[in-house]
Amino acid sequence: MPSSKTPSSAKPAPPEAPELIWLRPERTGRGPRPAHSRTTIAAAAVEIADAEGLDAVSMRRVAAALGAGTMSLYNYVPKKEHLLDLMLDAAAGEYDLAALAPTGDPRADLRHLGHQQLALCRRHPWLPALVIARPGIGPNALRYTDHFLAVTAPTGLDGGARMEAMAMFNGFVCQYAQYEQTAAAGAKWQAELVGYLTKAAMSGEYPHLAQAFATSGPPADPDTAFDRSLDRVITAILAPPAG
Amino acid sequence: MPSSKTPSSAKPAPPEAPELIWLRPERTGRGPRPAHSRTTIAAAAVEIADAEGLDAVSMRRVAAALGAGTMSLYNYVPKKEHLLDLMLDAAAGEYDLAALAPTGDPRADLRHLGHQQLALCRRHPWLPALVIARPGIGPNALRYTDHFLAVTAPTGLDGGARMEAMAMFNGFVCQYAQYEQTAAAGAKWQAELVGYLTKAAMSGEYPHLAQAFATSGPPADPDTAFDRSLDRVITAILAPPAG
DNA sequence: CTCTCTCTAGGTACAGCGTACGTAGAAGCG
DNA sequence: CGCTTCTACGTACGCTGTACCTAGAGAGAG
Repeated sequence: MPSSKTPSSAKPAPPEAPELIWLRPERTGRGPRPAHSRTTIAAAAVEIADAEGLDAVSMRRVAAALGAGTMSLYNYVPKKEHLLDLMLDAAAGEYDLAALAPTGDPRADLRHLGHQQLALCRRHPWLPALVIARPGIGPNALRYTDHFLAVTAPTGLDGGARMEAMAMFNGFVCQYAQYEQTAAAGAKWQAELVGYLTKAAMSGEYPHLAQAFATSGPPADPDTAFDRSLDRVITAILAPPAG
Repeated sequence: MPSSKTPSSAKPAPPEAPELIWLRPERTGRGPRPAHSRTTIAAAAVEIADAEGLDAVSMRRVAAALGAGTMSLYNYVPKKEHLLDLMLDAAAGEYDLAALAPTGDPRADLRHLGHQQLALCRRHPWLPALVIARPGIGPNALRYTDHFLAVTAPTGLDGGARMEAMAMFNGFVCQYAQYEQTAAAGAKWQAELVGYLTKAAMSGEYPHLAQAFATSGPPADPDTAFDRSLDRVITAILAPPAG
């Protein structure tokens, strides 16, 4: 039925919906008003992830938490990926950027930012994995980006370099948080690991590993270790281009 | 049947199998000899992941590639996690550490190592995600660790600090590789992103972002950008503790 | 107000996943 | 030889993301 005006099978204009959820309008104004919002959906998902881990966040689970049918959720979130985007941005909205207003001292400002970010990652153990996995656009993430750029403005670095610096900074904090988690989770695992490593060190196959074991002091407390590494990262950011 | 000597239901000694796959012997010597080895299994999994991505690596898929039944695979790999461990170590086995023998110049050595690592991540796009997600023990990973410790020996840092440095280094390279992938994948996505960002920048909500857009030069080629950031990371590692 | 069109809500269904469990048979040890 | 212990593998369960379809609600056009 090529040109006859059959009323039903007309597909006028869904030519290409944007892949990025932030480019889809939350509401078009037509039809019944939605029962939920991106904010409430994200909040529900975050609550589940906080309580039971990221794997517990399934479309069914989130929909149920909202009191909705599973498939209804797909009206708001076309793919599960997008649900994760919403969670990511919800978490980014928890920064207290007002408390972090730039002071003109990039090192101090970045230290504060790093601490707040680590606290955020500790509060939401699923967060680091998401931050590392996906770019993280979205209004709140952009606010964070803007803040980072503001804080690093005094360095004299150009825009591109400061974006690269942010990626490094971000990546470092999240990786640290993630490492902290795997270390904390499972005393048995930890014990096995130590046993295995010492066995490996004593095998003679890894001389430098053995030597490192011998020369390293007692394990530092997590916060101290973080501060030390964070300072190194900040040094890298503030240092002149290279040598 | 509590105390009668029924022959079948005796559970003598599976008290606690180690969680770490490297602590389980590959072969106990009893029973028929296995038709596969960890090496061949890892190779099959790697081949699938290279060709179709990490998501395509399922127990069924790998088993089929080996010509085995799905559940047979569980004799070698008690959980899927462990299959990923095997893949990780197989990839770590591809380092040409002989070509990277320590020269006494940590900066140069780390540069070489970083380049080889990036090449490895480009060859196996699934690798960065795995490295970031899990600690990465295993014989080949330990060889890498040992090498890193050897290369950084001249810095005078103690064992613990050099391990922290390795985590930073590793994390940086893998994150960069991962970023590169998401950037490369999907011109449409990329286009949407640029559009969204410029719109955001022009909204006035993100003044520093807008300014950064304005002041950043033309996008650098990926290798240059990598080298620049890598050098910063190396600086951070080599720098005296902090200021 | 009425018509129409678009939206939301939700059920059903499918392919695929990890893996618990049970059975059959082969290979090494006593 | 026989006992034990391993390997191989089929079946089955609960879970996942999501394609597709049917109703019906509500806003805008006439």
